[in-house]
Amino acid sequence: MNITTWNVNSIRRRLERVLEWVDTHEPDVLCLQELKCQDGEFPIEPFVERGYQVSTYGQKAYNGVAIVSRVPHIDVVRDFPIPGDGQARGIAATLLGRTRKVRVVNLYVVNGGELDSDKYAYKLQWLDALVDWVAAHKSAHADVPMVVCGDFNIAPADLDVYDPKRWAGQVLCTDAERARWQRLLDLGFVDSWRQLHANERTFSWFDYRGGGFDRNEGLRIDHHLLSGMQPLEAVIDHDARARAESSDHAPVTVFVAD
DNA sequence: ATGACGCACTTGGTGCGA
Repeated sequence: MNITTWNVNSIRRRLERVLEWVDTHEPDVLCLQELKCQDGEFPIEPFVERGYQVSTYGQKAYNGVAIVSRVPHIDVVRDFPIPGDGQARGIAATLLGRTRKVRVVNLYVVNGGELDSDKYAYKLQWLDALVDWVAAHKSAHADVPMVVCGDFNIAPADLDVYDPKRWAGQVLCTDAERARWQRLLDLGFVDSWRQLHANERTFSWFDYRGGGFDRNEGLRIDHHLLSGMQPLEAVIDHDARARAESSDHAPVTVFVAD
């Protein structure tokens, strides 16, 4: 089974790009972030025509997450880890694989704005709530392997940053964010891509501005955390990021045993 | 320090992203 996470930066604006990627790669599971639309505006039909089941959790203009899968999924949960905050950033479901189930948690972590902003304070609060929520969710689904994936808006280490000196102490790279990332790992998860590519400096996000992609100036902030199963392979698809009218994030895929 | 690029939206400048 393969599971892709992709911040698409508006599903309506990106629909053609996403569909051509689906037709080429035929993913089993697609976890999307930054839908930037309400549930009724998500273009479900082209995915259903291709044999996919779609569960969305959207809101107007901002945020929004979805699970799209050709393996059936059940037991969908939305609105976590801070219920009622009006920000659609979390959706989870159980994938019914060929020989086993997998619980998938799809996240769009708070960006955080500037260091001295309310947004950054909320990001840390949100991450604290996430650690507690994942711990409880893992206990509640203890019989099933779990993947927590999405746009974490955290570069876990300097190896995930094109210019660590420039980014030192900046939002996405602060010690406080990285400590919360570590607390997630300490719940019993491994960073799939890093486990398979121990010393590789490769990025999943490249700024639209300043020709970031062409300069290979980016960050690795889109991740799959695995518990109870091993990653067989992990791929960051830079070809998708290189396309005209692409998202600023590349799709990231992890392969696990069916 | 600023802007650069792209997106949504009470569509024209503003907020937001990372």
